[in-house]
Amino acid sequence: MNAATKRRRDDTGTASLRTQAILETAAKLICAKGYAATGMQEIAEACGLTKAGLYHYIESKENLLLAIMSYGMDLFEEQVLLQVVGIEDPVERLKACMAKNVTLVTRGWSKEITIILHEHATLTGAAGKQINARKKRYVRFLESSVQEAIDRGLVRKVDPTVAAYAFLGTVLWVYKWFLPEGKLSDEQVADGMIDLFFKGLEVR
Amino acid sequence: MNAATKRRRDDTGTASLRTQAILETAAKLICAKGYAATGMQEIAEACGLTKAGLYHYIESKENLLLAIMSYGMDLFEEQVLLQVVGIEDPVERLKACMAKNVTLVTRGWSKEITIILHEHATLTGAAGKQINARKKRYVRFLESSVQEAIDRGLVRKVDPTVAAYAFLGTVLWVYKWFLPEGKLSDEQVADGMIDLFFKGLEVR
DNA sequence: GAGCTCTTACCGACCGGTTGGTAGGTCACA
DNA sequence: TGTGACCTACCAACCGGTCGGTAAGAGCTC
Repeated sequence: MNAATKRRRDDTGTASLRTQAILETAAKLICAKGYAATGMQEIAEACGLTKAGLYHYIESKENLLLAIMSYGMDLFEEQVLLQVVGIEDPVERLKACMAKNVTLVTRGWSKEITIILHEHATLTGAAGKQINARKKRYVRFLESSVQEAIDRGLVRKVDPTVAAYAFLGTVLWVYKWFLPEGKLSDEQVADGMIDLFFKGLEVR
Repeated sequence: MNAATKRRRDDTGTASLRTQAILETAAKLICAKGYAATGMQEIAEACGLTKAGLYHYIESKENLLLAIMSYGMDLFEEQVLLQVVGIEDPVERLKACMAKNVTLVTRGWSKEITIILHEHATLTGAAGKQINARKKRYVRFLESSVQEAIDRGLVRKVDPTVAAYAFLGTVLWVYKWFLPEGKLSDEQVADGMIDLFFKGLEVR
């Protein structure tokens, strides 16, 4: 009796469910060690598969990374963007967006987000373009929200592009230093950053 | 006549000069491809050496990265920290610091800085601790400058730690998106960010 | 200035191990 | 009788690193 017969098959389980699990396991490893430093063998073993078995589900290493990042972008859009696009007041919209974004990064639920942030130049060619386009949409959303706030006289006049990237830097850099067991809670960080950033935008 | 005899020896040139050149060449490659994805062979060839020849100058790959990062930290401390520590007014000190820091990142002179920012978790053990300690000193410098500004009544009361990390995020995230040929000049970015960040700190 | 030694700066060849990826087979289940 | 799931065995290329060797110069002695 070999490993194949010992291991329980996932019978009726949809194939995509298994693929999802593989993505999550791979994400955990890649998040911890970096894309280039993580071997396919390692990922396969963590999934309870051989390397060849893993390749039954994925096409290539690069494709695996793309799948992880795409899933991460889905997650981000669902947990951040979709939650705030409906808010009518552009300032409140941006504030809510910052809060959601900070907690998305601090709560380590989604290793995929960290991977997207860290491996920002790893994917090249068509795959890279695909992810970049989705990121760009977020930047544009921020820029236009800032512009809207300016037009409505809700905030003073600033460069929307600089504001958008300052917003992003403030919020996303968090992944490099935040520790859940540190002296600052994620709410404190989020509140503090919202206070800092939006006090700088107020009309006097 | 083989490659060895054809190649000119660096006779009287100090050994450290050659090492310096190797560090710079290696930094360029690692900056472009990432530490894990850059091979020693590749670095050696870019230096006009064989791999064994390269190992005449360095101890190991990890050590090479440490040397690059240490040099980057030297550069940073010399071009940013040393230029501003003497400024008496803490707000002016922080403003100057932000300006210097932005231009250090935007002007691609120093690939070493980008490597320090990107490979923030690559070095482990004693080497990692060494670099981390120097980074930590910068955070503390920012925190205490903010605290000093608060104590003197120059800015409103905020959490110095959150302010320091917001400062860093704003300034350092730049390495992920800034392009010299983009629509924003580095001065525009620096000025815009200083305006945004410090307007958020002013006393009302 | 010939002869000697010591040092620096490298090179070609090689090490054990790992890389991403694949061909071809086996097995359970429908 | 498929078909999807998964395996063993294997590939060429590459990994970081080391080995013994060597050409060229520096410094000293006689």
